[in-house]
Amino acid sequence: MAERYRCPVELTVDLLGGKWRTVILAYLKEGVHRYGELRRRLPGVSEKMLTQRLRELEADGLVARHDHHTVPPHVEYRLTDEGRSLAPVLQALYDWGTERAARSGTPIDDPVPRPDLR
Amino acid sequence: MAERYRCPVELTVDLLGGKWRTVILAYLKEGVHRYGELRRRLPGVSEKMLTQRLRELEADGLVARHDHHTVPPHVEYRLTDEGRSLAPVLQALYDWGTERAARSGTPIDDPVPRPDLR
DNA sequence: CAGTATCCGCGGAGATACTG
DNA sequence: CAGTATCTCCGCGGATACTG
Repeated sequence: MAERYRCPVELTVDLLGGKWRTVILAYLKEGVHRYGELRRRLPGVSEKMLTQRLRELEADGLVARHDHHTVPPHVEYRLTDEGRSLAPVLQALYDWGTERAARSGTPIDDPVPRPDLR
Repeated sequence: MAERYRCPVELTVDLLGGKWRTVILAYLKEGVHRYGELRRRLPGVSEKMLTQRLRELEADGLVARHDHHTVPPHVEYRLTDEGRSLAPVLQALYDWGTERAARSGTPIDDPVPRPDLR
């Protein structure tokens, strides 16, 4: 996210690479989420990493942050239009990953559980 | 490439992430290439990195290595069927990256120049 | 030609403690 | 609740030199 690219593919992978980015985007694709919700749904993520990734996704224009400025704090994250435009890409990655997992016998722990919208 | 995945998307990104993987695949999509050709076409890649990435892609079953066992050495790399099955994914990444580059004004140095097949 | 071998630095990532 | 602030470790990735 800083240098020059020789191929558009590099740019996309750069934006989606790393350990948590795509999973966060997958969750936000389902709807608006608060910081604490995301943290609970990403087992193993540290607060530092989650905050860092969210800030990066925000800087990249893929995620929008809404601070309600209340006490106690209430901050929501959602996809921007740009973030939503990634849907076909995420879908292609999802489909190929699913087939690959089946072919190779790699287990997938939990296929992106939905947030329970109540 | 070692742990468990919570989403098929993670698996795919894990396989395609990193600095050189997708570019190597993009070149091999055009046809068979020798080690030296690839090295010349990836400005800035070190021999260690190129070898390492090729070995990983081979271990992942995306690339096949053919050693002609001659002196001087002659080694060729090509996509496997599995590697070719990535075409739609690479295309989706390519398309989105192209649009994103246009929207954001990010320059793309050289949109994956073809190997000159003479 | 197609690689190994080795050394090294930077930044990603985790753990822990603290705050408006 | 939603974060900062540090400290630290580890491994990717680059540079350089050597080889069958």
